[in-house]
Amino acid sequence: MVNKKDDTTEQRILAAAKKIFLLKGLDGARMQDIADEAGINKAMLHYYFRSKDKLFETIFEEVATHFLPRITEIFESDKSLFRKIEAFCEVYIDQVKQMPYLPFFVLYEANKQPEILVKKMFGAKKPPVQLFVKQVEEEIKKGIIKPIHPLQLFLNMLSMCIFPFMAKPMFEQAVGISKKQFDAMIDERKKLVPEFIIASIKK
Amino acid sequence: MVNKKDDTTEQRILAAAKKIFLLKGLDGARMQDIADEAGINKAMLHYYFRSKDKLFETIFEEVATHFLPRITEIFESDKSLFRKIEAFCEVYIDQVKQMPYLPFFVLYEANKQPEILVKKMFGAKKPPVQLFVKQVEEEIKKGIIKPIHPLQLFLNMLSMCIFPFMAKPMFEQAVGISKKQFDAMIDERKKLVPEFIIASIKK
DNA sequence: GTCTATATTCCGATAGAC
DNA sequence: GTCTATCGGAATATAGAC
Repeated sequence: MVNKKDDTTEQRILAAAKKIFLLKGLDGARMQDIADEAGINKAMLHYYFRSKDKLFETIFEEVATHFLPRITEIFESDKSLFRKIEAFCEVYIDQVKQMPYLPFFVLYEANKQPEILVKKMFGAKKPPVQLFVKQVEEEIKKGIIKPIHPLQLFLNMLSMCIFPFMAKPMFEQAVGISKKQFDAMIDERKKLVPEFIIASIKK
Repeated sequence: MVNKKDDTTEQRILAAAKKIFLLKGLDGARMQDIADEAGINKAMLHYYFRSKDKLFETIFEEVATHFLPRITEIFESDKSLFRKIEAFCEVYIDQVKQMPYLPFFVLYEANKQPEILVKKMFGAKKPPVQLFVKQVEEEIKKGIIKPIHPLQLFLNMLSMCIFPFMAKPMFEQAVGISKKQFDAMIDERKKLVPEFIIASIKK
């Protein structure tokens, strides 16, 4: 249970809903689970947020936009490409580590209803991927890195940062390592992934 | 609706259930959806497969073990490491392209009930990752590739092959490209990913 | 605002006719 | 084997007392 004493009821509900929705998804989560987690009655959920769907939307928006600010910050800085790649991987892996179910949650729900939810996410401010693309193109021209489709590079970077969290249970079983060993691997990746990328594109 | 005329009822149910479960997951799928998709009555689902859970298990096992044989084949071949990496990416991306929701489905359900489902998947034959690990270690000793944790290399390869399919709707929205453009990117990746990997580890 | 009790809806599962 | 009709339970949502 989350903060039974402190905070307002509304805050407790939001914290509880976030936890349960992240873990179980919209369909899997029960209003009772959320009420229990918040230490209040089921009816209160409807009092504060009209319906399950409304509550879910609130959580989704908050959580889906969670990363954007810090990513934007990195992309808009005046760092060199290599330093940006290092910063991106470090920040991203660190953040997801604190909410390992977040990628699944966001991508799963985005898959089920692409139109609505995804647009809500990027409604105001799209992530400044264009800045990254431009910078890659420039460095290619300058002869600092080998030619590569900038979006493919971006996709490679994203993949290697996020996917391991999603594949964790399967991977542990498939290759026969413990949770501890896997977590150690994840920590290593904050340095390893940028090295791997830079080694590949550096001239 | 799938093959209303041909095939037996059981086959139609299996095809329909696969489609619906892959798209919506266990919780999200409705027996009514599956019945509609198969062009039969809800009661028939229970006649052929006792319960929703039983039907789901049938689908999960079939679908989860779909990749193992071809992957095993590649790993057990006597190809060089670079050729194996190329073959793996090519086969994997090609296969997933035909069932783009499969990775999500498998990993999502594996996350919700790791113990049961994951073990069912690898019950008989685990994927021969050890062969890959050995070969990487040998090539490092021989000085053909740079030192790298073999499992990290494997995880990088998996990530770049699978993740793009899971992120598709989000990625398209975020960077503002069409489905067609994205599909073209995916096709490119069959060559690009192995090149990217080999460029990174080659001495 | 918060609770208990209850209404309502939805869905998996079954009974029984054909 | 296939259907219609219905049951029973679970989950969302509401009414109403405090």
